[in-house]
Amino acid sequence: MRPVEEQMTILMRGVDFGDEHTLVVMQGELRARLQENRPLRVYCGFDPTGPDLHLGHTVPMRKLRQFQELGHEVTFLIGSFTGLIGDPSGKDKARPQQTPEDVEKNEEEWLTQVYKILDPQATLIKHNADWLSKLSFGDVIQLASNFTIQQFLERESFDKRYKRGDGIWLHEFFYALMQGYDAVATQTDIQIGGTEQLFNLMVGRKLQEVFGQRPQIALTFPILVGTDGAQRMGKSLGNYIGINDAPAVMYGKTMSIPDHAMRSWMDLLTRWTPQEIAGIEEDVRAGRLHPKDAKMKLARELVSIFHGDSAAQAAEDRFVRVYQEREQPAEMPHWTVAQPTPIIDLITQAGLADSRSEARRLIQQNAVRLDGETVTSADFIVQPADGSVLNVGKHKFVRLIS
RNA sequence: GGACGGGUACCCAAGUGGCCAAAGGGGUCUGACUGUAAAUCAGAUGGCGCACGCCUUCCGGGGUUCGAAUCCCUGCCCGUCCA
Repeated sequence: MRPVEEQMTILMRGVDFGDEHTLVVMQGELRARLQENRPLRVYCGFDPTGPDLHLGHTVPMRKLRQFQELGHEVTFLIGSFTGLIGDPSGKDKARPQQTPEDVEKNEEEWLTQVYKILDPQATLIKHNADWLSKLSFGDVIQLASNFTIQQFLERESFDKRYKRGDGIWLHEFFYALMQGYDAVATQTDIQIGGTEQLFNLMVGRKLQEVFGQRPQIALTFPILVGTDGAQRMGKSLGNYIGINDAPAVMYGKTMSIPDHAMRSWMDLLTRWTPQEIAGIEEDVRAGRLHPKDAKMKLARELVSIFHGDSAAQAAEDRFVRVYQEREQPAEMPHWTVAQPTPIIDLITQAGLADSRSEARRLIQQNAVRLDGETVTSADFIVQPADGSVLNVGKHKFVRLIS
């Protein structure tokens, strides 16, 4: 194993508790446990609420990867049981419950994505339904008796809803107990999570003590903001970049984030060192580096992480061409026009608009162009022509073939 | 179990018999400006063989009425308070 202090530097990077005291405590406990000089058990749980993992998920996953590279035992825990309930953390609303079928389907989609970050050889996959579904009602009461209602109501997410008069369901309280019990069941040394998970992680510590285990070390990391630069990245908010997003999509979405979000994205998502990141920031501040160019660097880095260097370069070339030079992209989807077709039909059939009414609106707004010529009439008939380019708005292009 | 309040479009929220496809805000989309973005400004935002026409929407079902998101009955759901 590598020297303890070297490990500490790598592992503590990015840790954020929002509370100095907790940081000191956790730092101390982590150091002490690393000094035992054995592979530590680390895990992070993910609830399969959707089929796609996005960049937000990769923040704790990259930390797991670091543990892996340092020779520790990493578990990717799938919340096959907790996913049924929905974590109320960081939410100001109840989450819809899912069916076991939903959960199972999402999980399959996940694994290929997981291994883009984690080492398949060195990763344990576990499901919390394996132990949570076996607990009896008596067991649950037992777990619950270690906590008070006040402790739960103090949490911001519940507090807000409570004050606002929104419903808080009893089963939502059990979420923290379940996640806490995961720590017991896996006998983990360390659990990783977003900062909003702190409460749940602390519940884990408490329960481990109740079960005669040493309490886990909790390491929490900042929540990644989405492409809107404001709210946390999430599928339901539509502000996410999926791990499986195509290079061009990933690049384009990254370029659309507000400038102020760049710093945290660099910190949380790139392979760059703190020194490199500070250097980029300084260059921008000093006017040596245009913010746009810094963002392009970031976009290229992200695409490169998931798709490799050449795909990143291609995505950048396309971006420069389409957005900066306002030219057509080199490649675009094809659409066959076999006979003269009304423009409205063409737009909807090719998926450039959701409804005919919307297509009409877009034409009225001068958003539709055929070979660069703005189409002004909704009655326009498109003649079959090989290689014509139809585009709607700035982003959507289709090459027409006959 | 009881009393009272509530369920409106993607979200929040007005409307309480016709002038309501439904105010306002947010979001989203388009255009202008830019650095592609942000900010700002302008417009759009149920569907349809579409400028004035038709169809489907105001939790579900039934009813009253020439006419309902609005009134009545019923079912489901939520909140507050009481027990």
